[in-house]
This record gives sequence, C-alpha cells and structure tokens, in this order.
Amino acid sequence: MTARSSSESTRDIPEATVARLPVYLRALNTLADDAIRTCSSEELALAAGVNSAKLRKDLSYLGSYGTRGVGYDVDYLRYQIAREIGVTQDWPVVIVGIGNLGHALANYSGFRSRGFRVVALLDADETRHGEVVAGVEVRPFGDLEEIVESHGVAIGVIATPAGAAQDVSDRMVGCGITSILNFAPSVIAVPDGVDVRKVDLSIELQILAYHEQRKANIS
Amino acid sequence: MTARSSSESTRDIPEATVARLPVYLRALNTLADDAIRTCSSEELALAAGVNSAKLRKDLSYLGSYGTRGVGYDVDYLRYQIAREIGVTQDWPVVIVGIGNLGHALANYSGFRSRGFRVVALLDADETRHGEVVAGVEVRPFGDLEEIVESHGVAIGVIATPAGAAQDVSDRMVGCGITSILNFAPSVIAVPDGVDVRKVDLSIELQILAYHEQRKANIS
DNA sequence: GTCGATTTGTTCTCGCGTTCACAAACTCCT
DNA sequence: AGGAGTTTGTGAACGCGAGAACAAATCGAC
Ligand SMILES: NC(=O)c1ccc[n+]([C@@H]2O[C@H](COP(=O)([O-])OP(=O)(O)OC[C@H]3O[C@@H](n4cnc5c(N)ncnc54)[C@H](O)[C@@H]3O)[C@@H](O)[C@H]2O)c1
Ligand SMILES: NC(=O)c1ccc[n+]([C@@H]2O[C@H](COP(=O)([O-])OP(=O)(O)OC[C@H]3O[C@@H](n4cnc5c(N)ncnc54)[C@H](O)[C@@H]3O)[C@@H](O)[C@H]2O)c1
Repeated sequence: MTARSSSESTRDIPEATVARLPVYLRALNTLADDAIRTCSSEELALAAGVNSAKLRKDLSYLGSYGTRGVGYDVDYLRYQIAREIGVTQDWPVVIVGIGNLGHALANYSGFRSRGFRVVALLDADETRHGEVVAGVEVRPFGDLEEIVESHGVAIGVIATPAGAAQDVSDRMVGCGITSILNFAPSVIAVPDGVDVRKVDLSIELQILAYHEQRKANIS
Repeated sequence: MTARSSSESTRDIPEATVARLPVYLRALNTLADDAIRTCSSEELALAAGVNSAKLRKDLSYLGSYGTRGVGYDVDYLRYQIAREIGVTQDWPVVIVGIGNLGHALANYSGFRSRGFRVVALLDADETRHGEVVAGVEVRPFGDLEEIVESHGVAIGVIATPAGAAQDVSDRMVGCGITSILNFAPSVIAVPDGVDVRKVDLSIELQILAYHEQRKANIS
C-alpha cells in the first residue's frame, strides 16, 4: 500500500475519481429518498451511469465501506462520501457579477442543500446595489475583502463578463480565496495553490456541434 | 495511418483535442480583435492556457496549417478550426425549461455569436407561455415536435428540474434530436447515436470543496 | 458446521493522453 | 548562395485511467 500519513485519512484520490464522487453521492441520496437501505455496486453504478467495476475501484480509494455478499449501506456510504468530499460542513461562497447568470445562481436552491451557503452577492454596477436576490442583498464589489475576511470565505464564483474576470480573480486571490468557479469565457491566471474550475456553456455546445457535424458527414 | 474515407477530411480527432479546439478558437478571436495577424504556438498556447506542445499536436490533427519558422496565420487558422468544429454554419437550438437558468441561457448573447441560434423556448408551465425572452416567445412543451421538424433542430438544451429531465430527453430523442446539453442534476439514458453532455454546477463546487478541505488538512 | 450463492476489493492489462525532444522547413541576413 | 536562427510537426517515452477478471469474504440454507 501507499504510505499513510499519521492522523487523518490523507490518501490521495485520483482526480477522475474525485469528479465522480459527487455523482455517487447524488445517486445515493436518490436511493435514500426511496427508502432503500442497502445497494450493490451494480445497482449504484446503474443509478450513477457508470461501470460497476469503476465504481468499486473508486470507492476503494475511500476505504472498505462495503460488505462482500451484501453490498453497501446507503446511509453509511453516503456519509463517508460526503465527509471525504467535505460537504458535511458548510462552505461560505461569494458570487461576483449579478447579471443574468448571477441571478440564476443566487436563486438556485441546489447549492444550499449540498453544503454551500451564498453569503454575499457583489456587483460593480451601483444601480444593482440594494436589490435582494433569494434573501441576500447585492452589495458593491469593493466590499469583497471585508466579507471574505469576516465569513472566512474560501470559494468564489465569477459570473461577470470575460473582460472583468481576471481583475475579479486577482482581487479574490488577494484577499485569501483559494478556489474559484469561473463562468466567464476567459482563461484566468492564478498563483500556485489556487484551484480554478471553468464552466463554459458555449464550449459544451461546440463539442456537440462537432459530433453532430460528423454524424451528418457519413456520406 | 488509419483508413481515410473517400471525400471529406474525416480523420478522427481525439476527444480531448475536440474539447480544446473551442478554447483555441476563442483565443484566436481575442488575438484577431487586437489586430494580431500571426502568432506562434507558444503565444497561442499561453492565451489558451495550455502547453505549447499539446497545442501543436492538437492542431496537427486538423492538418498542417502553420508555417515553420513563422507560426500560424490567425485568420486562416481561425477559419480552419471553426470549419472543423462545425460553427461556420448556424445550429438551431431549442431550450426546454424557462425558469431561472432557462432565462439566463435565453438571454445569453454568447450563443448566437458562436454559431448557435435559439429557435424556441419551451416550458410545461402554461403561466409562462406567451412571455417573450430575448425576442423569442415561450411556447408549450407540446410544440416540441413541430418546432424540431420545421427548423431541423439537432441540438436540445434541458433546463428543467431533475425529475422532468428523462421525460424531456425521451421526447427530444423521439422527434429526432441527437445532441443534448443537460443542466439538470440527473443521469439521463439515451439510445446509441445520441450525444449527451452534462453541466453540473454543484459537482464543480464539490470538487473545489474537496481540494479546499485537503488544503486545510495539511496538519 | 459445511456448501453454494453473492458481492466486494484488487490485480492486471490495455489504450489514451501528455510531454519531451528533435528533425524538417522556413525566414532573414550577409 | 549559404548559414544562423526560429518554429512547426511528430516520433517515442511515460503515466494515468478504464475495464475485465478473479480471489477473498460474507450470508443463508440445511
Ligand atoms: N447568461 C448565460 O446563460 C451565460 C451562459 C454562458 C456564459 N455566461 C457568461 O457568464 C458571464 C455573465 O453572464 P451574464 O449573462 O450574467 O452577463 P450580464 O452582463 O447579465 O451580467 C454581468 C454582471 O457583472 C457585473 N460586472 C461587470 N464587471 C464587473 C466587475 N469588474 N466586478 C463586479 N461585477 C461586474 C455587471 O454589472 C453585470 O451585472 C459572462 O462572462 C458570460 O459570458 C453566461
Ligand atoms: N438556477 C441555477 O443556477 C442552476 C444551477 C445548477 C443547476 N440548475 C439546474 O437547472 C435546472 C433548472 O433550474 P432552475 O433554477 O431554472 O429551475 P426552475 O424551477 O426555476 O425552472 C424550471 C422550469 O422548468 C419547467 N418545467 C418543469 N417540468 C417541465 C417539463 N416536464 N417540461 C418542460 N418544462 C418543465 C418549469 O415550469 C420551470 O419553468 C434544475 O434541474 C436545476 O437543478 C440550475
């Protein structure tokens, strides 16, 4: 086995596995809602849309939480995955850029229910200040530092136009944010130790278009 | 080499490369906006946020569009990538589920400018019917078949709650849609030949949370 | 208690993607 | 014309992830 650090479960989980754990978690939640107490890797894999061997291998990185001949206890496994991902605690989040997309994000109930709490909505446009979206007031972008510090915010969401994304990112990093979810269609540079994930809707559509074109070109 | 089909440029481009081509395209557009005519792989790679060797290999799948000792002609390469992806033509798109997210998507100008045209907005809630969003009227979900047929729609976007996603998907597939972009947090099953891409914001946040937790756990 | 059925955890192999490194090709200067 | 300097395109090495296959472990029947 790999060397194990002293106190905590600090094994390093492959990135591909980390990306699937939330999917398993959601599938388990669905099963739990249907009052299912136990499930096999085959059943869970079906619900999550993956291969059962891959599922078992993924889960094995967390530990041996199943019982051979039986399967997995839904509640127990659910808790273990949630703990491993870190969603048993509440993560405060700030959203910057409360336009079309920012509004939708602020109104989205799925964040709160998954361990994320929107503590602030910030926008540079002062005509938007004071508006209340989903119970949170839109405030000036200049309040960023104060809010991040007082709430201990580690995760920031960028929903501004592309041109502002790098500036917003720099300000976020400057006041201690170390994880950024970027919706703006631009590449942003950050120092080591800061994680950035990009969500780009037009890229997704363009990938679909590429395959669509190839389907049509079977001439 | 692999067998090459008769007429068209039907080489098979690795999936990972396909996913990056839109990024290169956007970087080239930015360069073109700054009146830059030519760029090296190093410069373009920097703008796209990737390794230059990877960029060159990716581009080599399309053909030899660069000039050794010089670099790439921005406009020419831009056209070649756009053609390969299929965004020189216009793709009609339908969006189903005009709630928070659906509104934001309908209002998003970035789709039109990248070769996608929203031809219809559909919702099951009849109190929403008749509303005009970004110049397009919200219509009953039952109109799906008629619209898909008359406009030759191949790409559908699902922005409904998770519970409705599979039903919406089935109806889309039933009337000939072969590419689906799914924003609902649910796994949807489709027959072979239909492409599904999933965008899941809470998964992205959970991945960030995992790494954030590990940063904190360097105890 | 033993046997058969079931299901997990893990090993092994294969293929894909990333990266390095370099030969080929082009420009420009003398 | 030739040589120095650049930059592309690609062969090869390497590492990671996917999936098949199987041994180990547990349960239930008798
Ligand atoms: N709307 C969508 O569905 C959609 C889809 C894909 C991508 N995006 C991207 O998401 C981003 C936001 O899109 P949108 O449609 O909400 O745009 P929007 O113009 O409606 O909203 C942008 C908001 O950001 C604010 N802003 C601008 N500069 C700022 C700064 N420096 N600091 C703080 N706030 C600032 C603006 O005041 C505005 O309220 C864009 O980059 C867009 O390309 C949006
Ligand atoms: N709002 C966000 O920022 C956000 C973020 C991440 C994910 N999502 C996901 O996107 C989806 C939409 O989110 P939302 O916030 O816009 O929800 P919403 O409730 O505001 O909108 C959903 C819309 O879908 C319509 N609808 C329901 N069933 C339908 C059916 N069978 N056919 C057609 N239309 C139907 C409803 O009438 C409603 O207008 C959800 O699955 C949500 O989980 C949203």
